[in-house]
Amino acid sequence: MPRRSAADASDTRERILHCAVAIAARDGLEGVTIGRLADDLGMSKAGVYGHFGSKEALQLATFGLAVEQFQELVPARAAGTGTGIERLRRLCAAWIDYLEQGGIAGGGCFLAAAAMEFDNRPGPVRDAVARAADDWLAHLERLAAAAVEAGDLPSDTDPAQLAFELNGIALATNQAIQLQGDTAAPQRARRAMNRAAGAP
Amino acid sequence: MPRRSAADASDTRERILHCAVAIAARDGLEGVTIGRLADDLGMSKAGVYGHFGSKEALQLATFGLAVEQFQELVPARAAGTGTGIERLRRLCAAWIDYLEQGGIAGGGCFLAAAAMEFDNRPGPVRDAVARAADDWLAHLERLAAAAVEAGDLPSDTDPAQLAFELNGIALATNQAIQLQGDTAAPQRARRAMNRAAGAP
DNA sequence: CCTACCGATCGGTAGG
DNA sequence: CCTACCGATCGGTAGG
Repeated sequence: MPRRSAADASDTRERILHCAVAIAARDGLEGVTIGRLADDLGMSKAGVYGHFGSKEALQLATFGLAVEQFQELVPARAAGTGTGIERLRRLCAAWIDYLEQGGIAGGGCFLAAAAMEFDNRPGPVRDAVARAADDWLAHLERLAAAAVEAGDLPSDTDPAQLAFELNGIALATNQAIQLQGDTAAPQRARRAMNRAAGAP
Repeated sequence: MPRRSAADASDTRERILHCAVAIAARDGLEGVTIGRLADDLGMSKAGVYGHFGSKEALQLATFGLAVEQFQELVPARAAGTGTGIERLRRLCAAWIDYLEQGGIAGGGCFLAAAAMEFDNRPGPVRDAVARAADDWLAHLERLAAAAVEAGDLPSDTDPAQLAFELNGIALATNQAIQLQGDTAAPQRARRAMNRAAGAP
């Protein structure tokens, strides 16, 4: 049996990526350097580098893992048997909890940070970030549309407009928590989301 | 008369900072390097560096100029004789126009980007960014409170909550424009702001 | 997965 | 405001 099996290599790759997500959460995807990862993990730079082949591939894999973690922390927690407005409200509650707990590795919302960091840098990373943001807004919009169809929201509700407004509330909440340390932000977010989603 | 007067030096400093704002608008404040500035301006690195004495001082001065430019592009354009809700609405309109035109140097809202970049990096730059964000939210809150006092908004309106929600709409608009190239975002923003600020 | 490199660039300094 | 440096770090490569 070889000392370094394919499974070992895959484990190492996962260890590298978890470390990369933690670094990127605090310092951005550009803060994830090969040397820093090697240092944190007690590996050589070439050992880290070999798992990816380029900085860009490392960034893409790091972003991909962060998106997976977001999906486990927010949509997965709100999944279930609810219908209509109930599902949307549970998703919003999980979303605010995620922000209140500091997002990923205490660095706030990873997707929002990556969007800001790459929105002016054309390339595959920017494309992946834009796709993830599109997917998330589309998911919100589907839940909003289902709530309208179920009769839980006024029939003249624009699902895309509601998704846009909910996203804005989350971005403001993330900024208030991460930059201002504003502990009242989650409660403001709940009020704002309830109002946007047609609370009585 | 000396070839290099104090006024010449001051002009050079301003030239450096305008270039730095343009770089930072696209690539973030960490993207502003002494070498890149020297290259873009046809100067030596030491010539650039000498005007500031540290990277941090350069970042602070760059952020300060960006804040000045924001104030000229948004609050200054909305200043005037309006009262109550009229002043708040003019400010929001100027704000959306600013975002629609790409913010500063096409890079979007500089303050929002700097907030994301530095919210996890303690130090004087983070402090300056947090203060600017606080000041802006306080300004919005004052206009909202004045609109309530003038009887233009319901008396149970929470000015801080409204400022929070308007900020969120702007952040969502900035993301939609910069990341998604969503040309419908400004119109969504106007609808959302009108609804948040109690349009009939 | 390692050692040992490469050229480029970083922030910053010496000395003029 | 310049030339000419400094040590550190960057992404990436050669060769094993």
